[in-house]
Amino acid sequence: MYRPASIRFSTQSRQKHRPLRRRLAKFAAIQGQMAYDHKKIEAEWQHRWKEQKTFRTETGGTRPKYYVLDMFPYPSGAGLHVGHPLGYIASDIVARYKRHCGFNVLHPMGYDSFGLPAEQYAIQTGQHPAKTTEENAARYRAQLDRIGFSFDWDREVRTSDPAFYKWTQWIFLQLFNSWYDPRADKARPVSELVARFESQGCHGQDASVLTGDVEEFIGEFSAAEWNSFDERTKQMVLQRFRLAYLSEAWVNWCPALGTVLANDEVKDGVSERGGHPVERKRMPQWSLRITAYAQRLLDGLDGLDWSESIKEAQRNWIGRSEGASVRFPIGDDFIEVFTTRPDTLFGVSFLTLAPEHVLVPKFTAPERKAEVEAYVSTAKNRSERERQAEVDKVSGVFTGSYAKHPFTGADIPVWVGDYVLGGYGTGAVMAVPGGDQRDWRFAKHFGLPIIAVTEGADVEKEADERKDATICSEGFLKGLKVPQAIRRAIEELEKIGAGTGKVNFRLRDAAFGRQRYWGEPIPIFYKDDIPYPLPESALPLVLPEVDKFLPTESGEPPLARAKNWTYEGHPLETTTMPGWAGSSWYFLRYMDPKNAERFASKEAIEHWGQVDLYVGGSEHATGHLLYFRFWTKFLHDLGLVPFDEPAKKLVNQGMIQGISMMAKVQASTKDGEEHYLVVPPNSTAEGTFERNYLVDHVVLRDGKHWIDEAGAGKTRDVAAFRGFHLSAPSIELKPVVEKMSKSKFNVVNPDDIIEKYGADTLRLYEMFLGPLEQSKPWDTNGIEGTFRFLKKFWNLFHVGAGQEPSVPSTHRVDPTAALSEEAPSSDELKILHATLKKVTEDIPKMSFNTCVSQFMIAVNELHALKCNKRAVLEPLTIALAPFAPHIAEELWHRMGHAESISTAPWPQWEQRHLEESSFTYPISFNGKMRLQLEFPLTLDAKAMEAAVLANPEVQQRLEGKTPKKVVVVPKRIVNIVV
RNA sequence: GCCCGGGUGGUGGAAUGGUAGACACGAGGGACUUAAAAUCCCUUGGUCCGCAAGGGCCGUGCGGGUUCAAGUCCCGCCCCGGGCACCA
Repeated sequence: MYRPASIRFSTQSRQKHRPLRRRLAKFAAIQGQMAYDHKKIEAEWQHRWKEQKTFRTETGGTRPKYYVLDMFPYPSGAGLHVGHPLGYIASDIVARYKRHCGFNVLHPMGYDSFGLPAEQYAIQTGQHPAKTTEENAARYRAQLDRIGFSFDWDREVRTSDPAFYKWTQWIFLQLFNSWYDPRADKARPVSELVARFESQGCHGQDASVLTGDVEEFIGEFSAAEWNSFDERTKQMVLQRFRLAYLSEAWVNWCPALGTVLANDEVKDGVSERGGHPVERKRMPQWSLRITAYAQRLLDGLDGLDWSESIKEAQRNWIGRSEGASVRFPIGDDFIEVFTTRPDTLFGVSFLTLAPEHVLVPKFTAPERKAEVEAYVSTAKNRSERERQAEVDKVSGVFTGSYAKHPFTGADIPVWVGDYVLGGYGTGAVMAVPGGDQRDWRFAKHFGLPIIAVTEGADVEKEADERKDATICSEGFLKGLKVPQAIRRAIEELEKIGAGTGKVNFRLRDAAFGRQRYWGEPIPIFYKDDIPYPLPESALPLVLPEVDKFLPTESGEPPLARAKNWTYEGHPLETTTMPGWAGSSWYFLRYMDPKNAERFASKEAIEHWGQVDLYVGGSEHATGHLLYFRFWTKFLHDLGLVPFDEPAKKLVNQGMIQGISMMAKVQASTKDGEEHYLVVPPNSTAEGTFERNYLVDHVVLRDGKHWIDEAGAGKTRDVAAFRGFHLSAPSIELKPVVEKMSKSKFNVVNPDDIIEKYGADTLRLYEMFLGPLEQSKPWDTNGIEGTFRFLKKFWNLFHVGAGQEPSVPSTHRVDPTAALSEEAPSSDELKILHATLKKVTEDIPKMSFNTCVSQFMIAVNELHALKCNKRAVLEPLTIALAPFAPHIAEELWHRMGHAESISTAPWPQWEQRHLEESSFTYPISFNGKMRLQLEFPLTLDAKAMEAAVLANPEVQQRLEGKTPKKVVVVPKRIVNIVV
């Protein structure tokens, strides 16, 4: 299977430099067959794994299952950089390790292939997003293949594939056809709700699940009334219960772009792209009632083996707070507020409504109408982000109306202020300036009364928000501690019917419609403007062809351009699902990816169960991971999956950052054109700013980074530098660690690394870089170490023992793999078993950097012992296989095995090889280590203390003094206190 | 402001309360070589004393504390990264 050297070097002939080739050829001739040729080995094994479907997984069998999942990537046009595979390498190590341990491992990969960039590209070029997606996925696949992952590609899924999104649409229909029953605390079919309405009507008991910022309970009705409702009314009532429902939601509408923008696409009230004005507008929107699951999403976190920071982020996002809802009567109506501090009710000096509160117009006194309307319209058009950013600017307006205090009956002025958010709670607050700093600022600004609510508060200076204070405001709560006062206040509110205890969540329902083309069509049609679900038989509802990927002239989504976008003559929904739809359930599809009858068979779901290990970036902390859990809980409620959390263990890999080369430039205008002058990096002159430089052509001189002429010349093509003036023959650059990104010119492509060092080296190096969870900058320089390690490991098999280690190993010619069948020495066994122990213990901890360093120690030591014994190297090769699979597979083969190394059982470490008869004790004086003494482990503490004190060097250090105390910790340390 | 991480040599990092700096990069020195590459060996936290062997002192962001013993535990700060935020 090995080609002669001369032919082998034909692979090198692509290299341009002939002299180099000649030199390499000579080198290869010396090395014969024994050199570590990563290119050949990796290409060969990747080919064989593919041919023989080594990593194909069958559902079922008697082996225990293990499901290792990576967050699948969006296939962007930029391809992979070295940061992307970090998590995949880690999960691949675990997958391979678990296979060695006898598990049936599911380790799939696919693409989250619906998304904005492909659509944006389509708008600009007319290229169909399906085509770009296809090309990008092919490129990703080629890059991933070169790293040697053990994915079962037969199970690949793509969210944009109709065979996949058929089931995304199917799940949407289940959501549409379900409501949340608060008594059973789970989702149930809407048909059951209808049956109940038909027999008992509705008496408000289900109202607690109604959510959304415009949702209001429709009111009570009897069975007879329900039966007399017309179809439209019935459907409208049911809308309020469905888990997928059509409502109106505030969106960032950009008329110039004719599209809805995400919050982060809006900067300072204008679109980030193009700078067009953006207005907040109410539009019909499909939403998912995730809020019905708020409590379960919160409770479920406790049992998960996820990082504390992610769990905490989800808890904050869900934002549960306990308090009371209080009604303040006003005229024939009332204003409902939510408060966590009903104990401060006697400190209320005004109410504040959010500008978008529906009752603002009603409660505005005629003489104040103009002023209030003006305020509302400006406040409303400020983005939420803006309103939240400017904490110092207090603004508001008095409505001219007064509400009644529920306990005292006092007149409470009603104000409008944009510090109150429309989307949280009821969109209204009872303002207690003595107990809430925001209310206090508002009161100070407008000269409203500030009542002290707690003892010891200095309300002239600030509000007192302590939760262990004693209430001092006049009324029945006076003298009570805050917690008791809260309970008492709620009791009293409930007694007089002015309020109730209430739990409020920050979590809002999830907007589920996008005015976009490249997403799953929502399987809904409209009859008389009432939304109806498509029958299952009509799925998949395939994305139609359109002439342009832009919204229509009248502002409808791109799907409105499609011809015959109807179902049985009725218009179909024209918005599409958001990016997170497919990723909310894709883990189930991997279990049974080809199933045409069901999203995945019952057997497959039962066999594979929850994801045992989920690896991905922490940027999905509150988005994807929340929806992922929500959909799983929903499918569980319908009895479709037996578990209600998707992933038991979650690990977030850190970001691999790039080192950017920053230059300081100064803009100037010459002949009406912008010019850039490169200035010293510490310059603070006006008009200076920083720009990234190409990392190529950077030279280190005098401890500083410089770019040479060639590099500077190349950079001239970058728009920002066009026509700049060089202030020196070369430019000084400042290295900065930041996110790896094409636009920062700091991307490192794994293909280049693999070309030079091989996939095994890349894999080892990415793991060696540091703890998986930590973010760290990529520095290709360090890679030599892992490359050398692999060569050294390889050489253990190929240079016989008995030769002088000082002879460079590449110069020793030994054409056959020289493995000794001799029994290993106890030293050799100790190295082997110490390594097996460390690796076996550290893989489950996901501590891969320490595994790699242990391998290095083992190889260094075995090298020093000139060990080439099969009994040592064979188990070591298996242990290394998850990390560096190609070289391990190759050596395994050379050792005479026909089966893939991935089928080899994991070698067990044995304590007996690690036992020591003695221990070298550090002897410290007052905690400072001074000398070392070796003692047999059988020696007891007392005898050891005597032996230590008898030692001449210890005696000398004691200078005749008697130690106060001697601490002897067996197998650890001896400490002499003087 | 709140929540979660983190701060250790020139660099990435290691260390169940028990010898701080494993392992690796880089740097310096040496071997091999016509030469280079590759490989191998040695040194490498700072500082001071010594011709040397060797030894002293300082040292894990800062200040306290607990302990025979603290990078590790406790209290109070500072800084960096990430997330959330007029959340009532």
